[in-house]
Amino acid sequence: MATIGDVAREAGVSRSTVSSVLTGRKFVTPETRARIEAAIAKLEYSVNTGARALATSRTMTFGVVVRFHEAEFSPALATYLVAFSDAARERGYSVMLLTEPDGTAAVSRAIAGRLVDGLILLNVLDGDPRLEPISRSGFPAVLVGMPGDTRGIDAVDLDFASAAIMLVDHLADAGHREAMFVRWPEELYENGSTYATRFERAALRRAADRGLRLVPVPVPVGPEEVRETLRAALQDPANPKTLLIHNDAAVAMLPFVLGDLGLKVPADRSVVSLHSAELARLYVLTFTAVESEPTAVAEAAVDVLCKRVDAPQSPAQKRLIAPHLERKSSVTSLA
Amino acid sequence: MATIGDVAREAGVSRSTVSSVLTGRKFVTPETRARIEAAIAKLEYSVNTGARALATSRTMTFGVVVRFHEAEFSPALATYLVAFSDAARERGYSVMLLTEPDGTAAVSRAIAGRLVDGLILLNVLDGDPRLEPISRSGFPAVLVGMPGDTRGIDAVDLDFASAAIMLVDHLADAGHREAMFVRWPEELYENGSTYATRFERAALRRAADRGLRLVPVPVPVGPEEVRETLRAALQDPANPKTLLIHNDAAVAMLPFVLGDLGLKVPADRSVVSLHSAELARLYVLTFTAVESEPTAVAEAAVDVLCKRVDAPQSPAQKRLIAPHLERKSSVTSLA
DNA sequence: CTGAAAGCGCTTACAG
DNA sequence: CTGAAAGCGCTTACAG
Repeated sequence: MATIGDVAREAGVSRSTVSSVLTGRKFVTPETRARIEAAIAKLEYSVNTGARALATSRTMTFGVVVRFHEAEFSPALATYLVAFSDAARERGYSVMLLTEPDGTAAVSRAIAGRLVDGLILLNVLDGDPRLEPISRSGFPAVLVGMPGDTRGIDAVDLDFASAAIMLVDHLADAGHREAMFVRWPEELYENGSTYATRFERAALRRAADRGLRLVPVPVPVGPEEVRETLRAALQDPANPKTLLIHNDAAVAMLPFVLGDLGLKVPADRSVVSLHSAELARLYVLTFTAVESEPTAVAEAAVDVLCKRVDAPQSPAQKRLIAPHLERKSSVTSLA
Repeated sequence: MATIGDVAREAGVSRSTVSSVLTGRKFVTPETRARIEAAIAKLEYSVNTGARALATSRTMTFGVVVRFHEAEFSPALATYLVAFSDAARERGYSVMLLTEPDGTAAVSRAIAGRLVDGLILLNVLDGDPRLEPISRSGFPAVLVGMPGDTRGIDAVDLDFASAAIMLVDHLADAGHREAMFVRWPEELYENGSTYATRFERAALRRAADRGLRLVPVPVPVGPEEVRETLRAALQDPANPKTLLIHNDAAVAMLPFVLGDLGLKVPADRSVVSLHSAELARLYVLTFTAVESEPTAVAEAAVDVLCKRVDAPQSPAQKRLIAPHLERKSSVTSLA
């Protein structure tokens, strides 16, 4: 493998001049630049990323910290990972995958080993233990999620409150006065899952304002349980015939249950939901829904993180991504 | 951040002695080792990965090259990525995500920039252009997929042929004499998707041996198209009432269509399928199926790649992972 | 068993 | 505008 010294010799210049054209930080006369570029092409030279990292103390890579929560359901995870990688590459960064049963160790190790220039934390909870080593070290990081206390760390997320409002409004506008609120497992709210809670609060409040009565339907974990819970809820004649869903597993299962019970949408039931974009690739999604915008979230997170790396002292940012309502004919008009 | 020099000073030894305990490559007396370890703990020292990489010319990271194919459907991708990361970490490696619309550039860049010690290529096709830069450079890599010509590169994959045989046998054993063979989009076979083709060949051959007549049902891309194709196939009275499915999108959609048509499994239709494990997390999977074993595949790939890095000249390996039949009561016994 | 020295491949002030 | 030198933080023969 050719080194910068080989290129310098081939072009008849010094190594620092080659470095100047590599980094683009200094002016080099067009003639010598051309000679150097020819040498680079001839030798198929390419800069050694590690050596550059050592010299600049910039690795030009970000770490993406992922952790699975049992109670969750993430067919969209791959979409997010690819979105992060693409967004990072556009800014010259690579992406390292940091998985670990205990996410805290992964975080500390990445920081201590200077493996990466910054961290992207997926799926951040209220009181998430991974925040501690970050805020203590002041290491550049961005949370995807919006805990009540971000501990001075940058954070980016979909605006779940506004998503809830859009969906409630959509139902209220169509004249609905009551709806089942199909929710995540209770443990998710208790664990401090910030998106679940933010959606819930905004939904309840807006529903009260708009005169929409919400009947909570908590859904436990596990496909079998989801199916049974939905079946029972749909069959109970006391329950509203309208569904507001914030639970991807329930969204995925609902069509099965509707099929079992011979129910049609929107004739028999009206449905709106918040679900990840990946679900829409799995089947014909016939429910009016708010998409979760993985690309926009990833780009915002990478943008915030790049700025943080360049300006470590600037004040922490919080960025909420506006959701987008995807209308399908899954809601009967009662107006 | 403390360096190895700080530790050496604190412990009153030379940097090379510290390095010896760090790498474990040399014997150090217990006493001085203890002093050094105390110094490391006190200073919260941790080795700088990049500097070590430069000195050893080992980055201790693998690149995972992912590419999306339009005709495919990968809710399981995240499962694979996490599995690779976990398997790599167990052997001291990190995992870098290499995404790119044009996967070839990503591969060449990673090799040239010595970003990684080895490459894991997902979703490898027959005649995959990404193989060229790898086999030309002799860079350590492992293919996940089994193209007819691996070009001397290590390869690992689920044994799709044996999966097909298990499923055909399962049907034949239950006395079935004919079945619809619900397939991937035709373009996938033409593109050289090796798993589609390997499954197909083995299925056809085994079916012939076992006296099972197979009626091919190609399924186009897109949820709407999948739904319509399945509906038409299920409604056609000329078609067998037994389904052998190798198409995740069709597996995902099938319950919807069955629901639409009011068909029950196994009363009205018998179903066996090969599908990714992730699908089983999405809903109650009631079909007898062969799981695609992401963890086993990932571990095998990482194992092969580690061996390759340590012994670049050893002969190329091909490893097929035995699939595992998951029996559910989705097949009527006609025997 | 421990240490001094060279080297990994870059970048970056600093002279000229 | 170009080059010589030092340095980034490690590891690894090589002496002792």
